[in-house]
Amino acid sequence: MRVTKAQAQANRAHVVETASQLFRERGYDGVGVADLMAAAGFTHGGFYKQFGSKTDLIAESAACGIAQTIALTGAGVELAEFVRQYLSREHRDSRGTGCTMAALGGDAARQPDSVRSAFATGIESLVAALSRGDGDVADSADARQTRAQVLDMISHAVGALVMSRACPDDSPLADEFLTVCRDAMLGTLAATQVPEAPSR
Amino acid sequence: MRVTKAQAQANRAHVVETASQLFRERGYDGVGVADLMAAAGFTHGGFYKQFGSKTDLIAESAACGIAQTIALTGAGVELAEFVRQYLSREHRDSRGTGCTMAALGGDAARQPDSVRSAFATGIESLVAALSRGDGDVADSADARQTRAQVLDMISHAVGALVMSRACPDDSPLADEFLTVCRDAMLGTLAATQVPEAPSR
DNA sequence: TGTACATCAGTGAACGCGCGTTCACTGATGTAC
DNA sequence: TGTACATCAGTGAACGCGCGTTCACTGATGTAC
Repeated sequence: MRVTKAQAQANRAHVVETASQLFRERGYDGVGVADLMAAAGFTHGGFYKQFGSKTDLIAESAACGIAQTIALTGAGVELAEFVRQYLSREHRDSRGTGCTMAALGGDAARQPDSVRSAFATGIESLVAALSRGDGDVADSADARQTRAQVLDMISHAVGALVMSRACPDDSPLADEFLTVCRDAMLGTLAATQVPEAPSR
Repeated sequence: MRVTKAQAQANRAHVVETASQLFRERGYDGVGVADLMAAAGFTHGGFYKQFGSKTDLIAESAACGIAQTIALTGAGVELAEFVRQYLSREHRDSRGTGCTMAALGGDAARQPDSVRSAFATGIESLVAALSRGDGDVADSADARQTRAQVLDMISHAVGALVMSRACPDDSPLADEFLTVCRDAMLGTLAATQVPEAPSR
């Protein structure tokens, strides 16, 4: 049953991607090792040939999931468009392929430091991606302000998605969280990003 | 072993309060029925004399937890002070007694509608509590704007706490989420609430 | 008010089940000659 | 290049354990007379 080194590496990557999606859909405690390996097309026994523990995989899958979100912002989408997509019903209703921080941030808080470190690293990468072009002058007041704005925006957007998903399907309140936060964030963006607009 | 009706009712309430705290600390999947009953001072067998299922208790404990947060705002604390307390390190580091929405919002998204309905009802009560005095004129444009501002503020604050807790203990990034969002929210409050300030 | 009996809150053993992890095994891949 | 053997990715049974839930039982409370 042995398999090419390249194939084994591809299989491993496939397990991480499958895990990243299933965890977002059902939470870390909602997906067993056997479930996961079956979904990836393997039997569960081989899991420990590739990963030291379920916790190790959780950390890797978090990095993988946040990297996917970053890839979406890398195509040169402007911030306003990112906000509109992030706070859409489509994003809220597709947990498995959506933002890892919104789907698993609450779960991550109960995981060991190895997992939370993976989150922190992923978040820093996302901040860098969302700041590109805005604060090229390192260590300047502008750079610090851009970083603050991006961290604030991420929190705001993640909170809106979490609150919307905590409400019953099709409830008006669930949609309200999305529209209210979208309008507020677009307003803030318009006020601070357009050069001619009054800064406060 | 039978017990007074009043005592039984008090015991039941004690189980709900204990559950509300333990769930916030460890998540819904992280607390078993036996764990919980032992923590409340009982054996697990009696659980089903008081609750139809673990899911039923989850719904009740969510309502209980959100009611606790509302009680904190009922003492006439102004919004700015509420924001400062909500986004403090103390609040972030005491999950068991802190905000239920921030601790369990992500978990709630994977629970049945009965639980999510309890969240929605609790949220509506919190909105009413945070809006008191501001929008007494029902159905007016002011009332709608106040409601939007409160929903936006809740999302923003919950997101900041979720992100901060997803980072490793004592990491600079964890504190940054709190301070950045606190400053942004206080800025928004100052701009919209002071009577003389331009409304947009 | 006092007695006899039904009720039922709480106990603790037991149920089937799925969990994370381990392990002996298989057989194609990779390597040494 | 061809052969002999070691490696190791993947298999599937098994491990101890804790889960949510059920149930026969206990004995003080509540109630009918």
